[in-house]
Amino acid sequence: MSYNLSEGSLEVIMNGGHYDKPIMQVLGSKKIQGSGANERFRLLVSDGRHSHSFAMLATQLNDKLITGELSDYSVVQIDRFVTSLLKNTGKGEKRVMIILDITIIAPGTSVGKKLGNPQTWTEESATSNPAPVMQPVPKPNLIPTPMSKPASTTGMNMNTSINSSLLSSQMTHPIASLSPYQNKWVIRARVMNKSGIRTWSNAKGEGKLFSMDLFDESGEIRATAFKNECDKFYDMIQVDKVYYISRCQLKTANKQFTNLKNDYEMTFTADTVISECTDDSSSLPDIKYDFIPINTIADKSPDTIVDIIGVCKYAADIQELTAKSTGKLLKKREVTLVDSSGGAVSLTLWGSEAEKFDGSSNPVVVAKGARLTEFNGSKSLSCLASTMMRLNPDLAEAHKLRGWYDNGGADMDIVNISANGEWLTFRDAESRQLGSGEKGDYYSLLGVITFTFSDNAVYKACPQDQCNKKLVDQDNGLYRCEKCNREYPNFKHRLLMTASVSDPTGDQRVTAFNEAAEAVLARPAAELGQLLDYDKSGYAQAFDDVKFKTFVFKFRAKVETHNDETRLKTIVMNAQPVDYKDANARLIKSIKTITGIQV
DNA sequence: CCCCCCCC
Repeated sequence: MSYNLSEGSLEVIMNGGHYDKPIMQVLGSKKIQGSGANERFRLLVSDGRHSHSFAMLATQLNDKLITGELSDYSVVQIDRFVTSLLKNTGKGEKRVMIILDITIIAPGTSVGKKLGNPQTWTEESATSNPAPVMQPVPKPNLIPTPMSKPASTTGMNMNTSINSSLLSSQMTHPIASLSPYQNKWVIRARVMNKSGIRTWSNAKGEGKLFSMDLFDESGEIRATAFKNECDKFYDMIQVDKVYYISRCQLKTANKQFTNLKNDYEMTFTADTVISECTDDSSSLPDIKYDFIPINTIADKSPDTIVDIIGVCKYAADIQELTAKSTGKLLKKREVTLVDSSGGAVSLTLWGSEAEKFDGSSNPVVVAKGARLTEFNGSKSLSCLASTMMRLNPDLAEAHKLRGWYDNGGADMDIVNISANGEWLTFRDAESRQLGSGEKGDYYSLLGVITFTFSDNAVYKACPQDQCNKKLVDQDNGLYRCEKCNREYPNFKHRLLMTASVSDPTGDQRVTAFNEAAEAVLARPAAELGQLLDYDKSGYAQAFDDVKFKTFVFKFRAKVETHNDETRLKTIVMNAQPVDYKDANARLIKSIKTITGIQV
C-alpha cells in the first residue's frame, strides 16, 4: 500500500497560502500545555518533502490522540485548518496551524514507517512575505485607530509594524492561538454562556463583575468584565450571538475554577472593543454538546462534568435551605430528566434558575457542564454557576427526544439512577452479600417494625451544631464533650435506636440515627427526652406504639469487623409511610415479571 | 480585581 502525501503543501501553508485538504503524515506529537481538560497537543507533520512541528490540534480532537487513534506514522487528511501568525518573543513571528478537522486515512500501525525523506522545514525556507490566510473581518467599526496608544500592558516588546500589519490586514485570530505574549488580535466568537452580575466585597476591596464563555471553531475561553466594563458590556453581550472582540488582557486561567479547555482567560479592559457580528455567523460552529445517555451516568465517577439532555418528567417544588458552611440561604429545585435510554436522573437547579423553572409542559432540558454528585449511594446531577441550561433548544437531539416522549416515551418504564437504591427483600440482600464493599450498599425495602429497643435510645448530645457526641454528665450541672474538649451547661437530645424489621422473606436488626428514628417514632427527639426524664410510661408507650407499623425503608448495609468478628450492620437512612399506589404498582409489575403474564 | 457553584 502506498500513500500519496501532498508534497509541497507544508511549504505553501507555512508561507501563508492555502492548500485544500492536504494529506500529511504524523511523525510525532507532544503535549505543549495543560493537563486533563486543558491539554493541548502539537504535532510533527510531514508532507513527504518537509516536516515541521507547527501544527496544533484543536482541543476537541484531543481524544483522537489520547485514544491512540491518531498514532505516529498515521496518514491523515487535514480537512479544515486555520493558521495564525504568532509573535514569538525574540524570534520575530511564527506561523502555527490549528487543525480543526481531520480524517485518518491510514492508522500508524498499518503505515509503520516514515514516508519519503522529509527535511525539517526552517524559517529560511520561507519565501517572502505571504498574505496570511484568515477570515476577513467585514469592516465593523471595531478596531481603534491603530497605534493611537502604546501597545501592551504586558510589558512585551511589541513590534509596531507587525501590529499595524496585523490590524490593517483585518483578520481574526482563532481563540486557540491567543496567549499573553501577543496582544494584537481580533477574535470572532459566539457567546456560549453568560453569568449574572455578581458583586464582591473582601479585604482587597469590592466591586462587581460578570463573566462569559466564548468559543469559535478552534477553541473556547472564559472572559470576565469587572466594574466599568461590567456596566459597559453587560446588556450588550447576549448568549448565542457572535461578536468581534479585541484588546483584552490575557492571563493564565486558574484551572481550579474553570472547566473550559484553555490555559488562559481574558479580562476586559478600558481599551476592549466589542462589536456584534450580524452578517455571517453561520460559519461559526454551534455550541458543541457531548450528550451522554442518562442510563450511563450510573457508571461515572462523582465530580465528572457532563452534558445532558432529557425531558423533564417531574419538577419538585422549590426548597429553601441554609448552607451549613456559609450560613447562606439557598434555593433549589430538583428536576427529573428522562431519555430514550430508559434512564431517569435528578438534576438540581439553584437560585434564580430554580425559581424560574417551569416543568409543567415537560420541556426538553439541556444542561451543558453539569456536575455529577453522589449522596447516600445514589448519583444525581447538579448545576454549577458555569452550567449552561437551555429549555426546548432548536437541536436535532431535542426534537428527537420530544418525538420519543410524546409518542410513548412518557409511559416507558424507566430506571431512576438517582433513586436511593433498588427495591430488595431481605432474602435478596442476603443472597447478594450486600455490604461487603468499601462504601456499603443502599437499598429500599417495604418492611414492618417488629421490635424497638427503648433502652438507651435517647442520649444527651453535645449542643454544638456540628457535634453530636454523647456528653459525659459531670454531676455538677455541667456536661463534658470529649470531642470538643469542653463543658456545657446545656445539651440536646438525640436518638440512636435499635429495632428489628421484618419482611416476608426474613428479618434484620437495624440501627436508626436521630432523624430516621424520629421518623419511625413520629416524635421529635426532644419530646422523647422529656418523656424519658418525666414520664417513663409515656416513653415506653412511644416505642410500643410503632410496633407492627409498616414503612418504606431506605437502608445502608455494610459489613463491619470488630474484634475479629464480622457482622452486617444495617442503618436506616430514612423511613417513610407507605405510598400504596406506588407499592401496588411495583407489586403488579413483579407479579407480571414472575408469572410472565402481560396484561 | 472573582474563584461562590451550595443541601440532604
